[in-house]
Amino acid sequence: MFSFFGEELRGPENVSNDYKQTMNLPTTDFPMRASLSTREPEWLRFWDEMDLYRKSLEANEGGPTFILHDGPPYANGHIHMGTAFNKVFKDLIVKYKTMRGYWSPYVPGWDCHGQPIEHQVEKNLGPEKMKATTQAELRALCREYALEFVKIQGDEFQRLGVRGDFDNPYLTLNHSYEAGDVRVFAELYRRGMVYKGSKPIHWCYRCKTALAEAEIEYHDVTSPSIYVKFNFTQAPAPWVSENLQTSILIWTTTPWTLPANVAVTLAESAEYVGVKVDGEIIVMAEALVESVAAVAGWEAYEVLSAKVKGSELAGLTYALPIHTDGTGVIITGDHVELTTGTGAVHTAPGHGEEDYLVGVKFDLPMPMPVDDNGVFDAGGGPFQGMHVEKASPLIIEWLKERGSLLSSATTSHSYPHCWRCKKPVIFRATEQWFISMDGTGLRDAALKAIQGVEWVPGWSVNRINSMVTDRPDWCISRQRAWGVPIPVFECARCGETVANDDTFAAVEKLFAEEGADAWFTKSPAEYLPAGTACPRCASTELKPETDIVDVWFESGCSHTSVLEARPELRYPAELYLEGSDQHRGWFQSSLLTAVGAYDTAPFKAVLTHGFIVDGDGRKMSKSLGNVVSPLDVVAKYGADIVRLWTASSDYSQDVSVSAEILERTSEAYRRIRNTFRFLLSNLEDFDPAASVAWDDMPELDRYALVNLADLSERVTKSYDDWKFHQVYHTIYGYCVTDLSSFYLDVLKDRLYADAADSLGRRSAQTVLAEVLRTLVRLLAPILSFTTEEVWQFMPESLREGVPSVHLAGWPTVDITGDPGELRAAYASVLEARDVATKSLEDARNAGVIGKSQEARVAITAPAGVAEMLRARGETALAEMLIVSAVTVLDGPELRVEVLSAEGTKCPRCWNYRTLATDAAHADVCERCAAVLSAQE
RNA sequence: GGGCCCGUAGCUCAGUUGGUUAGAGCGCACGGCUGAUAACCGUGAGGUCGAUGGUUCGAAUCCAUCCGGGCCCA
Repeated sequence: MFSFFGEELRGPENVSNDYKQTMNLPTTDFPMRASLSTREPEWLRFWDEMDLYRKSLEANEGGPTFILHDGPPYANGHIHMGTAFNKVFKDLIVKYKTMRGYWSPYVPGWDCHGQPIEHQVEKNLGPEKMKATTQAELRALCREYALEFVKIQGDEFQRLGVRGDFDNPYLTLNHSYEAGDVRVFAELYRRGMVYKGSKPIHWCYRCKTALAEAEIEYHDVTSPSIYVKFNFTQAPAPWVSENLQTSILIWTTTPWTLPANVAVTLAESAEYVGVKVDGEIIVMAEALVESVAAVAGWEAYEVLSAKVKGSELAGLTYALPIHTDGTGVIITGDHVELTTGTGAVHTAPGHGEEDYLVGVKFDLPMPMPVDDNGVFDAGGGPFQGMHVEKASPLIIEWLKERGSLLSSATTSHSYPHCWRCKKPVIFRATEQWFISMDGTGLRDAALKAIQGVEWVPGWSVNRINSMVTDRPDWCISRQRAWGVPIPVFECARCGETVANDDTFAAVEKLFAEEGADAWFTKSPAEYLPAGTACPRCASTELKPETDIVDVWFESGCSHTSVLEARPELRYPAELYLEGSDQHRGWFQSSLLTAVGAYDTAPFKAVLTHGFIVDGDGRKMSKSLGNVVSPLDVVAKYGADIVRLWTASSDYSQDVSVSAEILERTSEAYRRIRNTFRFLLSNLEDFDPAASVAWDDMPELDRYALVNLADLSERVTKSYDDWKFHQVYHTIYGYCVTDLSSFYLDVLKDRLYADAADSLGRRSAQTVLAEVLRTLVRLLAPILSFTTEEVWQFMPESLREGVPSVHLAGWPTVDITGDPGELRAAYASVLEARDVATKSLEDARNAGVIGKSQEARVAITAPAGVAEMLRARGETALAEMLIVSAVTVLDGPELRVEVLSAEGTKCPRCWNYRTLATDAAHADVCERCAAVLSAQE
């Protein structure tokens, strides 16, 4: 004790501080401040050095299997809150399952092919260098680019505490992965699910390339705006009595698509009327008659009284506008608008997405008279050999000459342009590879497989169902460089597709050994079996297909390329876990390829989480300025805060993150951390060998164990039910309510003032040790770093030689006797305590007491409760209320009266007691005197 | 425009098959303690359960419409 200022400055409190040394005050080196951002990397090194991932697997060798198969993020850019949330979510499941004894390897993956990387690489090169770059060189650059971000993201995920085989992840550009793609494709092909068809795509005839949506820029252009009459082959019934030429009127801004017209689409339930003008009848939507009349400049016209719904005109035919010897058909579709035009839409399935879809629905022909250069072929009729741009005005003139042009003007509107040459593109059907949904019953089989999968949350099954039900055939070909080729050949002589078991086997072998790059550098003769020939014309001159597969097809094959291929994994996986957008993406592509190839779903359960939004529920975007980066959160608060936030959120809907939410999360973290610190600081001198048996414990301690057992059970159930926010709330509430404000607060007197090795103190420590070893395990999947830190600060005997909390297994709490009795008894105690704290607060505000020890209380309670309370003993009750004394009285309702404590404040334990019962230690209370005597 | 989903205190979450004055913790305000101290304990104030209409003796809970938001399509 330091007495620099001399004896006279010592007040009574200071004198009493001499007793401090005789007490068992908490002590620990476990820091109150977490400093997570600097300390977490040290734990990462610690785990790395002990090879925790291997160890966690070895520990469960031969145990039940739980495979969480990672969905591959795109290897582009840094991680964001969504990917961080997803990976942490997966990590805490894998860690939980591992602690429960499951064989649960985690192999992270990356989606490495695809247009965004190719596009970025191309942009980096610039147009000049790009021209001088071969496809093989471009692919090498793309690979380099992807691998760079695999490394970056891998480091970032690991910084979040995500544990897995990051030294050996799966990459869709790995040779073995690409070989798996071929296996799946080959099986689908054998089963007749793959076919070649046509589909319109954005096409730039200057760059001679297909363009993805992301490569399209929209600019305003001035286009022709023409109204054209298509003559019915026979006047429709409502107007037949007029005995006049009758036509349907369409409006278009792309006259050059008229040679490909095959149908006119009407709105099913809209009203259509015939307008009698200049001796003929023109049919259009009633709602648009006035605007058409204005455009056409009609001065006198008559709207005939007959009115029909679009659906009633369906099936009628008309003479095609250009190829007048053929006929088109009237159909209905829900994309028809009644705000512009005529309510009758010129439909050319080869020239537009909607036209294509409606064409597929009605099984319309899909003529494509425009070639790669944008020039009409024979299908262009009178315009053969003409470029579409040049043809437009001529087509208008041609229609005018034939009297079918009602009006011609120009209009300005938004139109797609090529990102490279900045010129307008055209929509044009080209040959594509498809997977048929219905040809071999894939759709039905997939829908059936969906029923056998557990979808969490429940609505998720509706979503996947409706998407699989409604989706069109899967177009799997892309006209790009960076990807895996469609592994078939074309006969150079007759154009026949050449693909059979032998060619597939050869290609699979080629990819496995040299990767898909070899497709572009080798000639088929070098790897196909000798004598491979076209089945139709027997030519042996074969060309490899130039299209590559949709990246969704690739990642969808991971069940084969990863689950089947890697020895530590297996098909099907127990769980796929991704954001809700993957119902359209990976969940579906995985399901379709697996059902298509193997007739089964590749997963037993699918967990979906919502998207990350800001505090107001809005999506994060640069323009809104509400983007939160996980890297910033890690730097400011630490990865454990990201993890705690992840666990605390209800993922079944969108998940919010904001400065306030993170601040709250961080406060909750501090509370949990301090609870650990208190537990540790009171267990420094504890050895489990000195544990007190259940029967020898004070009742309160037994109740605390029951309470802990209940907690453990509830938390375990929440983990098993995938309710992680319940895990968080349950544990947090336990720390705050059950421990901090009740049990630990009550225990302080026993822990600090009783003799160090007394039964009361050892009993308390026995419980605290149990609480600590349970709590640290229950939280380990979530607070991976902090629980490890706690683990390393625990007395060695409590660690039982286990080097990491993550290898410590899942806790169980053993209870003797009937926990129901204790629960009921302590419900009454806590009820009385609630009332008492209110009365004590009143007394405090009235200046009667300061701390609660200065009071004694009289509890009046109805018979049942009073009896329950008395059975605990009034001394025990006083301890539990932290007051000097308790009297229990009978009365009609529960109330608590507060009186000043009797006796004098013991300078050692600060309780109000009768002092001087022991002459040897006359200034302290009886208990303290006994403790002091024993210390001598 | 269509499909699926969400909207309970400033924040994160509870609210059992519709049933008495809608709960918890945090935050906030105020107070206590100074032997968990950049801690700890207590008390209190905060909600027309997104809005409106309906079903019902009774609705946060069921139905309809609308508003706001998210994902996926168009």
